[in-house]
Amino acid sequence: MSPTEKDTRQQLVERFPTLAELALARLERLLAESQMLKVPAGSILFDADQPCRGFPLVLEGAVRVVMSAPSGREIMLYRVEPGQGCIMSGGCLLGHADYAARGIAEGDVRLLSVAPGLFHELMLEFEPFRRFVFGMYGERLAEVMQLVEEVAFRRLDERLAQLLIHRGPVIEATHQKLADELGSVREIVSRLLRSFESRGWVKLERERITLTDPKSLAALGAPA
Amino acid sequence: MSPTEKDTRQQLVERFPTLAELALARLERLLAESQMLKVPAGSILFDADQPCRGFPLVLEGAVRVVMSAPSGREIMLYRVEPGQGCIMSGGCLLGHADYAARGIAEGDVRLLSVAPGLFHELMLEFEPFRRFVFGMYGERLAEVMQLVEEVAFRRLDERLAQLLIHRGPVIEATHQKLADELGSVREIVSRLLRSFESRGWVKLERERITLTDPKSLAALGAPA
DNA sequence: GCCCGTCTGTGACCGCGGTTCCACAGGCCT
DNA sequence: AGGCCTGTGGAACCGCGGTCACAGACGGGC
Repeated sequence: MSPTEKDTRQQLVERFPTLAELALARLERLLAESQMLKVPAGSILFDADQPCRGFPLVLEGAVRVVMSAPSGREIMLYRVEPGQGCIMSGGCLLGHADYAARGIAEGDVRLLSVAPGLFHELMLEFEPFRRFVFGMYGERLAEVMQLVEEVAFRRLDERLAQLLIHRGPVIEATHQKLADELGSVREIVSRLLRSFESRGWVKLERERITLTDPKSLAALGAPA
Repeated sequence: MSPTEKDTRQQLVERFPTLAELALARLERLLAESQMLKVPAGSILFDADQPCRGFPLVLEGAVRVVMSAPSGREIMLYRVEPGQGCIMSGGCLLGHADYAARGIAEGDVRLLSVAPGLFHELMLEFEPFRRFVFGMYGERLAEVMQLVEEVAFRRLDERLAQLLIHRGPVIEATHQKLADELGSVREIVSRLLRSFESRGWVKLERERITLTDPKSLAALGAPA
């Protein structure tokens, strides 16, 4: 057993405690029949109207799942973090449907792509894995439903404030990236950020936003 | 066995072919431990921040699942038709979370509310039922994701045209109801409908919209 | 140093969709 | 008849968000 193999196994079980309960023999098969992929930042992992070729378990990095309009504008549906699986892939595998969105590597991503056959087998026979996948489904559905409400009813400055708060005290990203998360355009985000800055809520630098008054931002982001 | 009981069983198996495979003993328990509910049109079946008390299988009528804003405006996430189950309830039961939306009876609704314990049991032990629930999850997630894109990127006239086409050649509904599906307000829907009428695409009467030029509507609703 | 691509600031403009308010027609009730 | 309630028509107004165009600013490569 090579050191990297051992690391992979360890990392997998750490990130996905569910798999710790898996019988050793099957864990071996999981590792043998699945592909460990390393993809550089910005890669497109899957795209709309493509069939699904495996169920990805993210170990490092993250995957932005995004819908894009013909105009080129896009909006982020959710983000798959380490320790999570991409639920769209699950749906595609189970329903034999194609993807309806795009998955983009955010940062360098390491993931284990579980082959469709093995995925089905695990779903059939390994209850903890089912729970895991089901749980993900519930979370995602709730997230996306929440997103519908926000897009439909909340103003962009509120949603931007919320995003900034959520991303922590210092955000390293271009205005364009933020716009892509919100489903808006660069100019509007820039304009709003400027207005936040003029109110002393944030400090703006190139590719960096520092929150200086999180409370006011939060108040705007989550109004009574 | 009373005639109504027999009818119920028959109807249940017709609507949910999945359950036909269920062992007889368990079908008995399903009927015994679940509640057959009849609710009048407009009733609120569940609401946001409530715990879930059962997994509903819709036999007749339909359930509109809706998110509403503080302003009173609302938007429909999806509709649960006969032969379907409400997936939000599934998520709530499995994740022990509260509802995030509201369910409204559209037309008089007859549904079988499966008790949480039995629901869990079926999920654990009855594979066809699992497939059924999983399938619903996949569909709903795809629908709601599609909705996000539409709300974020498409104009209201396009979405209204699409809705009219989808609802068939004659729609019996108030403008307010249509607005509630789209996440808009009555005045805007009226305005758009009037513009459709002036173009000869629809005929407007009280609580009734007749499509006179579906092709043009469809072209607006699904632009290249 | 230089250039060039990326990121950001900014102003003018504009249209969709939302808000507000009122009028009026059709049922349905007493 | 009168009253009321719901559903719809219509107009004035307005602000958010999007589009377009362009000018700096910064940084990386040469």
